[in-house]
Amino acid sequence: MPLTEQEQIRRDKLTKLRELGINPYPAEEFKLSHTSQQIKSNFKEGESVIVAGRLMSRRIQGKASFAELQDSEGRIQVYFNRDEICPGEDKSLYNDVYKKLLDIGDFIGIEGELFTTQVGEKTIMVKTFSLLSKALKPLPLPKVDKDGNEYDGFHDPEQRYRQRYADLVVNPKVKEVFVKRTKLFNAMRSFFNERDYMEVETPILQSIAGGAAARPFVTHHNALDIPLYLRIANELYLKRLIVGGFDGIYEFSKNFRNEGMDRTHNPEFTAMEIYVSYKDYNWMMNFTEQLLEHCALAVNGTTEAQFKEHHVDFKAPYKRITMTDAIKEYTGFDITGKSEAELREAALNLDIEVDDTMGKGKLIDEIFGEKCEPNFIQPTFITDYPKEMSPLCKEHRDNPGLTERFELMVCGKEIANAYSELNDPIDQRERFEEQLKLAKKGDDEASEFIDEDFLRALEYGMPPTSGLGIGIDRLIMFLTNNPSIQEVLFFPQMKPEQKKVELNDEEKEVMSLLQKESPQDLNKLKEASGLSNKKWDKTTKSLRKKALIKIEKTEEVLRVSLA
RNA sequence: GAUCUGGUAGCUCAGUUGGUAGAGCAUCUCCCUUUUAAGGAGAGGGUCCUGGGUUCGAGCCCCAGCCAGAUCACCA
Repeated sequence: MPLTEQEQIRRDKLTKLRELGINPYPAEEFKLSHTSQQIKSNFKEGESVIVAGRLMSRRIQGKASFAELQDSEGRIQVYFNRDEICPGEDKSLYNDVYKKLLDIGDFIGIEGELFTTQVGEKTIMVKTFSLLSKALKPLPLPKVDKDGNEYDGFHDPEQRYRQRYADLVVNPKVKEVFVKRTKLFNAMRSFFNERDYMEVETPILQSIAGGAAARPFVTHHNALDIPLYLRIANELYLKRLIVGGFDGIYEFSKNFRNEGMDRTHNPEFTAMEIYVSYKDYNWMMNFTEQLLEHCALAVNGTTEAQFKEHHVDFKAPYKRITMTDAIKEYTGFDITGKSEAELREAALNLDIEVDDTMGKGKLIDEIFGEKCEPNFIQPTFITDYPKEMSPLCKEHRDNPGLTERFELMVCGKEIANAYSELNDPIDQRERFEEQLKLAKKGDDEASEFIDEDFLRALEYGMPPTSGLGIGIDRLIMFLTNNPSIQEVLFFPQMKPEQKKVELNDEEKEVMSLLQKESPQDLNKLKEASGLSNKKWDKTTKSLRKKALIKIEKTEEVLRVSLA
């Protein structure tokens, strides 16, 4: 890629700096005395300070200049005065180095004294400064006026996600989201650690991807020559550890699901799962509302949160309603004791699309998802899910058709899921086999494998246990009022940027022929291109190397197609 | 996967009926010693996402594709 004019100018400045004996990328530690925030919150007129950061704006007025320095905590105004920086005859440090060779985006360190300008701005009078790192590419440069209006904002989502580093530099609100994200992790950890639950790590590469119904990513282990899957959930491993004798364990797990991407789904996402022995899902509901209240407070300083048009309060306790009652409330239909055929008919009457692969559980889930879910704006526990759709959950103590499961809904979306964990190994095997049947019937959400090792663990005995999973990305979306998951991930998955490839005339000719029709018979294409044998060979080899065309041999014919 | 919207200077965006590609900020040159979206004067900077097509002529119209966003579908 050729350099833009501005990039070339900055490279020229780099050379000039070196000619002046200034290293644009010095190695030495630069010792700081203050951050911008410390100066502003504890301002002492006349105090000497040493700070460092990026130069983010400059207002040069002849022999004096104001600039803004941005460090990790914000911006502070600095004042460069020619005669302060250059007390002697030689004014080149100001006239040349500062005015001409520095650019917006450069990291500099300054030593100076605090003062307040006539306009009342807390400012550092620069005594000496040094270049710490030169920026060769101009940053986007949003500006904010005194009323807080933004101009030239860097808002294009594609560029912001692809160049998150630039996004973070120029959009302070983006940084805030990620600071809150980390606060959420810290709040959860301390909540668990205070209760002596232990953080653990379990495998990401698994030979059976279990614990949830989702399509996994597959990879291959060369030395063992076996397929391995990236985990879709960590549930089954955490339960093995409960079998092993831990009372309470949790893990923040990156999970991977090879499914569609949209504003609420990224191929890799973060879940937190916790398992506590001798507890049931009722205990877990209390625990969950305490946890979320604690987290909301730690992140936002209040239990209240605004999400789009919804005002949500995470203050415990939360409303609880069984799935049966929820469906009764919003559809008037009572699912209790109904057969599959009756449920299918009810769904049809409610204008819900159904098909023959759907079993009882799936049908109920559809009715609930369609008619009830959107109504739960304030945090609400939905309890007692049908057995068929909860293969890892204990049968309900009062009703064998249900399970001891709850989900927590906020703004019509699920953010947590919890069970009284199934610990009867024989029941568990039957449920897995049931899933297997569903998978064969065509339900692609149902699991196709039985994790025999997990069953063996259960056979050694697992204490009664309650487990909870929380979608961290979704939770932080709610706590920061971001309707898009990409806004709460540093580096959301994007299609790779395609490098533009330079083609010569022959290559262009072949490509344009192929763009009219692809695939084509190789010999006909060669004839149409009018290239000599040698040129043809060279051209197609080059295009294949650049991965623009494919050549396939089928029977006796060679076919060329666009890659 | 479907539909809609968008892709033009480093950034944010205009671009008329199809007729020499524009503005603000940024950059460069000059003036300016307490400014703050600093100001004033001047200059440079473009693969108009890519490839075809229609046309005397395409940023604009047509076709195909790429990338992104939104909505819907699917999926937890």
